[in-house]
Amino acid sequence: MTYNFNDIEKKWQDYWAKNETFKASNSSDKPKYYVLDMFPYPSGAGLHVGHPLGYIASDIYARYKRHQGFNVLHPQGYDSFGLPAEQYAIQTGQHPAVTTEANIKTYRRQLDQIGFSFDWSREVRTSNPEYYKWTQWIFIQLFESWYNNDSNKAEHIDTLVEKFAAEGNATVNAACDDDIATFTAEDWNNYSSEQQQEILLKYRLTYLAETEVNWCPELGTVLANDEIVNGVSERGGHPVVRKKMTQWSMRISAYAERLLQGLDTVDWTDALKDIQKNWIGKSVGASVTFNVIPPNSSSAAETSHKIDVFTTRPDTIFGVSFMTLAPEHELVSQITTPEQKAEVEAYIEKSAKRSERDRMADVKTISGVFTGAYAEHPFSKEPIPIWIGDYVLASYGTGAVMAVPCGDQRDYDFAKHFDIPIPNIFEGVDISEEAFASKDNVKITNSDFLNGMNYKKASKRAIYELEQMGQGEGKTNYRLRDAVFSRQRYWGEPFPVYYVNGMPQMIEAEHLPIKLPEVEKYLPTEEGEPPLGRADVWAWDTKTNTVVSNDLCHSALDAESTEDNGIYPLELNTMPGWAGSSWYFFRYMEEAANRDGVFASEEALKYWENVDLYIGGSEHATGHLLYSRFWVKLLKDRGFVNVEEPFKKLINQGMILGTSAFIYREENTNKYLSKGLTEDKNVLPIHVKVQYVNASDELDIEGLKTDGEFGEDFKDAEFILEDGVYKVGREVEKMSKSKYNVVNPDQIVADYGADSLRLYEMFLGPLEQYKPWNTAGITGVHNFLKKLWKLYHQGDDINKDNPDYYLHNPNTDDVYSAGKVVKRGFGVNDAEPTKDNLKTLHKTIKKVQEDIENFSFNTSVSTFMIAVNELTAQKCTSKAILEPLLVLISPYAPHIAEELWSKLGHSDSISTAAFPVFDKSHLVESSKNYPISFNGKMRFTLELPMDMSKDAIEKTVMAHEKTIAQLDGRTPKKVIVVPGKIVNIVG
RNA sequence: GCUGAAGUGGUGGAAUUGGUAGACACGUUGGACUUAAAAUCCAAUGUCCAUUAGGACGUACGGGUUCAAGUCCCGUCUUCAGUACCA
Repeated sequence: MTYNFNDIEKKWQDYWAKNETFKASNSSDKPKYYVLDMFPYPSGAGLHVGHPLGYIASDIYARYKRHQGFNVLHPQGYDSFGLPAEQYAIQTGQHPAVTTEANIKTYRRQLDQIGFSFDWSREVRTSNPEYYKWTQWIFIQLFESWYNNDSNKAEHIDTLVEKFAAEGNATVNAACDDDIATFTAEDWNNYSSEQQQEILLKYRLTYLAETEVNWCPELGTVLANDEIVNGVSERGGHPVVRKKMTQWSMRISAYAERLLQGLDTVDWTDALKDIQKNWIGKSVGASVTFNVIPPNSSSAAETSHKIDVFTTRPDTIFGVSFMTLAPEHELVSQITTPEQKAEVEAYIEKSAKRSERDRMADVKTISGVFTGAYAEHPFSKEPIPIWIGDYVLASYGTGAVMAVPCGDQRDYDFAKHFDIPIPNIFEGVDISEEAFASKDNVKITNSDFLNGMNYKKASKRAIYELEQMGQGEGKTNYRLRDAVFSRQRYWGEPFPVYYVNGMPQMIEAEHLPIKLPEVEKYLPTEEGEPPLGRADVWAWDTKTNTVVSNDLCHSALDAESTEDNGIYPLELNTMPGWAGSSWYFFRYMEEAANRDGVFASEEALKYWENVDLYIGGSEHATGHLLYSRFWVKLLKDRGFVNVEEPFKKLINQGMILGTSAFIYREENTNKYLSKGLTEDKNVLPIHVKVQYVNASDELDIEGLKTDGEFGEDFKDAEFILEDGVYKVGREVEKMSKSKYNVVNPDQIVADYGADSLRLYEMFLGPLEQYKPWNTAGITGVHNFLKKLWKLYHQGDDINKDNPDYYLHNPNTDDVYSAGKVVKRGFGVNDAEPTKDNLKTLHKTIKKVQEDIENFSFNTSVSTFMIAVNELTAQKCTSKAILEPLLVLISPYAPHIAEELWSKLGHSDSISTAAFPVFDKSHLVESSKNYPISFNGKMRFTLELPMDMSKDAIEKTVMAHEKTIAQLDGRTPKKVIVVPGKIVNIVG
């Protein structure tokens, strides 16, 4: 019988769907296991062969866990809000919901044909109102939370209001804006409700703030840093300006320490943890306050200006010889002396023109200006000149540094450049050439009470002294900044927010979802408002709790003369792409039928806890993976979920790269030279579609000339062959449409089957590694599947005496009679397995189990190949061997496994069959083929009994004729015998 | 610059605690079957020398430890990724 993969795969995919084979249950006696993929954004281009890599790996693991007796949750869904759909809508006018729906259909079809064991009944789509209702709900929870640094968790905003009413804000230790004035309980109670709201906004975990953004007036939108190239937009090349906008921000900085600590509790790679650690950027040091000496005075006693700095080296405080402020620092204009004013202003203007990125890129140029002002050293009371310089960033720390040129290279360079003194405070260190930045093995000198101390002691002492004087304290700084949460886009979650007199108000949870309004165009308005500004029905009626027409809005009417009718404008921004993906893993836990009224029920959350295995790309290292952890911690603090971390174990799959193909046009001709003929010639390499190249790098010239898209270009071209063929050049590049190296899984599935695709993607190499795709290699795994099929069909019913023999088709091993397949016997029987059979099976069990648990899927595939090659050579037909072998293979190649499993007489799916148990007794060997080496070089091997003693081995080896020949009369100095391993003769 | 990962045949890659380097595949070459092609099967395939027997070299490069190093240690180079004046 032929291995008819197309029919088999269709049959079992239908079977799984019909029987809901992979539907997970929320009540089970089995232990739970949650395997999750990062859900895809359904793009219009569909899947290429690189996309399913991680899904295949997680599917193998999920299927393996089912064989191991776990209740497995393995869901899938779509991150269906996003920019490409909006871009497409702008171009074509089609509603993003329509194109997204169509794209999802394509994705689903493509995913289905690969045979994934997803529980589709739990599918989520972030753009579905039933889903984003809960994204909006979480936003409200953030708004109604503040972070209490004393309890070290988020609490409901009501607890803060209580504190304010009882004791003001002096005793409150919260993560909040840094411009909050101190007030008493009495003050608080006398504030108007609007004033109170304004203050609370500075404490909430999501808050409105003026944020500087990259605004592109031409595109009417805000751009991310990497969407800007050389100061103009990447798309279209339009100018970009820095602009302040009021936007929602997420106070993720409140969680910096917990996000850092939590990394120790999860099983992620160190590489990924390092990325997050660097991103959070914790540094321990001190904040120091310098008093500015007022002009016409020599002391800072009656100063009104103070400069706070952050330093990681309080031990070097006596090495300070100047201070530098960022040009944007708010004190600059106040302290600059009249003489320096012109120069300072010119400098500020110059640096404002440069983007932050430009400033950071240009590290070499040293620039700065003296302000004319001086600060007083807290200990020595010496005056210290205050400079401004754009090497100091306004956005980090306090935007000001105490410069210690002897201990910091940037300060050193700055001091050298402007001829500022460089006092040396390091004992016995030469600083004539460069700064001494190390903290180790050095003692402080010329530093009053710090003399003779090391870094650790001196830092502690300096902080103590500063605290005594009220001039500083120990402080920990984080690089992690609050995340801007507003987007000036259409295709995202609307905020559940309306504004009364400019103050944001939350819509009550029971009225959610607030659905995206219809707009006639998906562009910003002429006034520069986001696309939702085009909606006509986009105001909130607080009486009926419905979205109503803008015309009814109180502010749209003549607000002076009209009575407030309780109808207010809704927020025009939408949420960013990461909103919906920051909590979707909880939504899967609840069965679709029970999702009304909860984002996931308590029972479901308790049962599934968090994701046991998460597989996805490393590009989400600092985005999605950080934001999800943040939201989970918030939900935990507020009592909505039970876990502190969303993803216990995480693996980043590598990218599959394309193997591009090139033809070479000789310059100024229409001649294309085969690769081997291009040397010393002036040729232009041109990408060609990889489907016109075969496994031997030969070009299908006819195919190329008749290509629907580019055939015309090559119609009259002359192809210069070598050895009768045209050889293309090859190069590994990222898989991309523009490089014509994209391989579509649909084609692979049609030609070789899903099982071949699955095996091949795994066979390519280690999961986490980047590796090139080359379709040519797939015949290797495809042949393996054919051999596997044959192993189960080596019945002996074909014999040459049979009159039908000559109807035997050797291609397929089928036997025909009257044009019909009679049979190629399904050859599995009850034969007693041989020792060799058992050995092959059990070494395969051992290896495959180890491989799956180590996520080393590529080596499993080799192991299967070896097993099938061996069993075929052994002519194994024993059910006792071939049945468990199918279970081993079924996570990797589920369709063929199901088919053969049913042929073995099973009526159930193989998917929950018990994983075979490894029995090491079958691997015990009686003899070992010892490598015999001389001075570490293997010369020959010798079969010796396993239980032979060390001495006996040595004797036997030394007496061997080949040993004598090798030694050629020499007497060995030493003979190393490691029983069971090796013999090494030295000398 | 800093941090992390990786350098093994023509190609993808294997070698789990130091113990036969190159498993398993692709490709290539030769052969069988076939009118022929495809498919299938068999054999060879790290490089170099040698008819053979066999030998020399070989895991980015240079050292070292060890009876024995792809694997451990020191230094150098290259590639990729993240991050970047972080005080």
